[in-house]
Amino acid sequence: MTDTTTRRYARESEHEENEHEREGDEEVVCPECGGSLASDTEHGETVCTECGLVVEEDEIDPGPEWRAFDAKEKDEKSRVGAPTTNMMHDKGLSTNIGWQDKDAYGNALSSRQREKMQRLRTWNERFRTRDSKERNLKQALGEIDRMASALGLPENVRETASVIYRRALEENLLPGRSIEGVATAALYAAARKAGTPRSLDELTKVSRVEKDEIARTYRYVVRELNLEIKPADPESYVPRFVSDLELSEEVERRARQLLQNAKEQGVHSGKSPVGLAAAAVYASSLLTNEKVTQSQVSEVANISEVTIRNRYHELLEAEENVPGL
DNA sequence: ATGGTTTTTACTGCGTC
DNA sequence: GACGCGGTAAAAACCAT
Repeated sequence: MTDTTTRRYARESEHEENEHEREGDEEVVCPECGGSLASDTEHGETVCTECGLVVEEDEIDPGPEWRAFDAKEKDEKSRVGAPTTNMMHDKGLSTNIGWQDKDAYGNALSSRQREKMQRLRTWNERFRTRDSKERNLKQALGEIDRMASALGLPENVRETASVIYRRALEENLLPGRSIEGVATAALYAAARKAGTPRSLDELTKVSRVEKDEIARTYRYVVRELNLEIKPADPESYVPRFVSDLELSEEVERRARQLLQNAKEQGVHSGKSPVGLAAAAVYASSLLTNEKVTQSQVSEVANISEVTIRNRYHELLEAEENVPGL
């Protein structure tokens, strides 16, 4: 996927390739010659029928390879179980032995059976967390979960954080770094990726790790894993501030509007997105007569009043330059 | 390390309730 | 006189080089 070299089938083999050709349902055309594309499910590629350019490689056919004509048959043919989740250190795939001494029908077990089950439980637990990586993961994911709930981050963010952590582990980024540090960094990155950013300070509050270390680890992880994280969009902070200050929808709408045409005029470059968002909320509260004080906003946004003042002047100036208002 | 930029801190003056 | 707000200067933090 990361390999950007374009592969191309030799023209001579064009006929052969065309024989394999499936009915392509793609509307798209070849970026090079404009010819039509055909998806070759056998090779997992999308190929141009004109020039043979391989447009997509390593595709996965997500569908079942069997057909079922009714529910019963589907039951019989389907070989998959519960979805896996990255939030559990073993992706939820390992065996679990119930703690109740009951058999599958709910009947109590004989004492002999009970002993046996106890032994099995012991060993199963040992296997489940066998090597250091597994144990490492288990702990890290626990941390991520704890911090995420403390910050009120939704499940998909935790999932993303788990994936990032898992990758970091696989790439051997851990040695020399604390588990908590990397876990926090992963969560920070995930929150930003999901458009529900939390500030470094907020992370620091719930993490056992110093701010500096989080920042350092975060930069490291982002670089090593080539995570692409755009600078935070000021708008993504607005809803949180608005609700923390118990302001109306109208304020939120107006604040977004302010930010948007500020964006169009390129007012914000290098300025902290949080400051911009805070200023927008403040300005908006004035415009809609739902006054909050600067210090209140600065409180929930963790930004100084001075910054709010500076930004909100800029925002209002930008507003005046808009012809359509 | 360094220099440029942004944010924070601290302080002051003004108007209002 | 306390409070909200605006402005300023200097210090601190941040970032790329």
